[in-house]
Amino acid sequence: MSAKTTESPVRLAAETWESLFRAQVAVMRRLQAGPAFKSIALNEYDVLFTLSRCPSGWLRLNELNDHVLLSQSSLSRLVERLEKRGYVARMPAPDDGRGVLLKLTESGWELQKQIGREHVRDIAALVVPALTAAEQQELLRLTEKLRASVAAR
Amino acid sequence: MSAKTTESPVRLAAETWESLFRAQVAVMRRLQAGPAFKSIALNEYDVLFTLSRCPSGWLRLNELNDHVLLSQSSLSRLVERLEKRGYVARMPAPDDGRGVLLKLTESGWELQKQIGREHVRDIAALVVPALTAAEQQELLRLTEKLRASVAAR
DNA sequence: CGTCGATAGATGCAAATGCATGTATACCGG
DNA sequence: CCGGTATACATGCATTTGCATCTATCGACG
Repeated sequence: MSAKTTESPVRLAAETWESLFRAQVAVMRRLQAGPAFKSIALNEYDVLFTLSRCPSGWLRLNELNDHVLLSQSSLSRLVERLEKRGYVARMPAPDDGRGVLLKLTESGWELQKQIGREHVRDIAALVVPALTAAEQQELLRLTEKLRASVAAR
Repeated sequence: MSAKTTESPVRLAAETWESLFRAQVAVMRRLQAGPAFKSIALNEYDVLFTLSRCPSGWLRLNELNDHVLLSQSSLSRLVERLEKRGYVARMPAPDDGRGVLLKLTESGWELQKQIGREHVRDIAALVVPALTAAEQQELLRLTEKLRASVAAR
């Protein structure tokens, strides 16, 4: 039996997270260095991306906030910037007087698609040589399982 | 054959990265919210952690920079803050007049151990219920393979 | 040795971020 | 309906971050 299988559950969990985190740092470094993110920050693109994937087209600010690693106030101002640059539009939520709904403008769709294409290419260039298709599917399954479990509690 | 296995390699890679990234965001959100990170920011802890794992005790600033998701100038100032608070000490590199070597002070070791204990507990509380030991080992293997591949190019 | 391009790190400055708090609306118990 | 608490978002302010640039040293080459 290897040393790995005999170590404590707590230690294994910590090493797993550490490894996931370092992989994320390594990939993110490369992605941020690419030309796709000269015109827009990664967090900003992430917001455009999330809005582009939203079925109804409109998304509440607080739902967006669960998705992004930013404080509520930072997201509020990030969206303010995107609105000022003409990439997103706001609307008061019809069913909740406190809420704000967001959607992409035409210009926002354009930018998302353009950056998205480059971004996807950059990702593939890093991930495809690293892992087989089967490994990628397994990694996808495991990270989704982890995310779902963490989100649920 | 499922839809997953018929999709393009590029798309699979992008979805894999997306899932990894979202899992990281979800876990990180929880970790940052914990009491362990009231006294010190996560990036700052990460530096203390990395120094604590360094065999020789001393580490070059530029080596540290590969490990952390921060620009060179931000890391420079982060270390300056840690030094000001008495957690790390600097020394000019003996073999390179441009370089700086860092190590933990006694107080830095204390803090790292204390935060580290809480941090590991928090991690385990999120990861252990989410994935079996075998799944964690597989996730560890895949993320390490990805990290190594990305770092190599 | 002296020059030149490259690398390590520091610093001025503008922008982004988070914390604490403010304002407005929603929800709930009486 | 009224009062109290919770939620959604905005804003003042101090801290952190990144970009551009600066200084100093390194390494290669004539």
